Amino acid sequence: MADGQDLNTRFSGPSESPGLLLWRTTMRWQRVMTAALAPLDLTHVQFVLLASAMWLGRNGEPPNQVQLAAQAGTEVKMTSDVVARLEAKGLIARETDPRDSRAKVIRVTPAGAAVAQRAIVAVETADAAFFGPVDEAQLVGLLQQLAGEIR
Amino acid sequence: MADGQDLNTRFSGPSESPGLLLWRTTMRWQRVMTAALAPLDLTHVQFVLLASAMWLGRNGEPPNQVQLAAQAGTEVKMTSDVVARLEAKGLIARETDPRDSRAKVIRVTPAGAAVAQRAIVAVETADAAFFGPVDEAQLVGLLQQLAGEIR
DNA sequence: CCGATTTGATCTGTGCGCAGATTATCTGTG
DNA sequence: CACAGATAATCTGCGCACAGATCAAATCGG
Repeated sequence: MADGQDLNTRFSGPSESPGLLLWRTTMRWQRVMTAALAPLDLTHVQFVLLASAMWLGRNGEPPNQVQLAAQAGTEVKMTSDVVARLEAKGLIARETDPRDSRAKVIRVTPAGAAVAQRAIVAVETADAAFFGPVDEAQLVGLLQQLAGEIR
Repeated sequence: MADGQDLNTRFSGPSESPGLLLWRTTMRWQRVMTAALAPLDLTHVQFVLLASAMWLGRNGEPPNQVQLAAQAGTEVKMTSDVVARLEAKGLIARETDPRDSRAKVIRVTPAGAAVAQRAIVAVETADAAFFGPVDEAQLVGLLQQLAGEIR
């Protein structure tokens, strides 16, 4: 009945697998981000897409959803969904690209820019508190080798 | 219109924030785990709960769902849902605890133990490939400071 | 013993995350 | 021009992840 006597030899237990640690740490970090952004009525992904849209549009060349997804590292479908939520909140505006009627150009509204500014501060503060205990440069160095290219 | 000229001074871009890197790296790792476990018809969370249940029951003291959730670091509600799926697949069995009729004792079935053995190998292989490029001990050291206690 | 509180499991509802399919549009080649 | 293939956005459907509520059973103080 899988009572384990025969398992102890080849099943040493979860121990400290880097994968499990990575997973748990990120879930914890996500909860911290969620809490930091809740007062602004933003989820973490909504924040990432809003900030990414602002970043990409900083030189007057607002992106379409595919470009935004590539920058943010999110799925195209999910980007579509989340952007629709941001639009419903009035934080971004979508209009059909005059040069490609399939594509929708994404612009951050003034309200969106204002929320984003406050969100960036909240996220940076929460991030600093979360990563305070560790050597950030060292962690970034390790993660950059694992993060892979933006899809 | 938030075109960015006024933002460049105080919005330096996403850069390499450790939080974003952590998030992207974990999403990437999750996709690797998903692919590694797909042939066994298991998701990553299902694997974690199955393996955790086996681990906790290794000495003939099978856990209830709260204990399992604590070990696996998952939400109690989600643990309930996922365990129901594992039960539907015949990989675990649930029975009411005779000493506490609210609680359900979770046992890994022989079929579940067999799948778990193969899954452990698949996950360890995929993990080794994923974390190959980096110093695992260093990464584990950093993550352990951030992972927090199991809730 | 009894009411108050706690605990174990589940439900509703929202929001990612992703696979697979769909529709409309664009682009390249003959 | 025509048509094959690629691309942008969206849809269905499943499975986490979590907040908040529900309900029954256990436990504790009096």
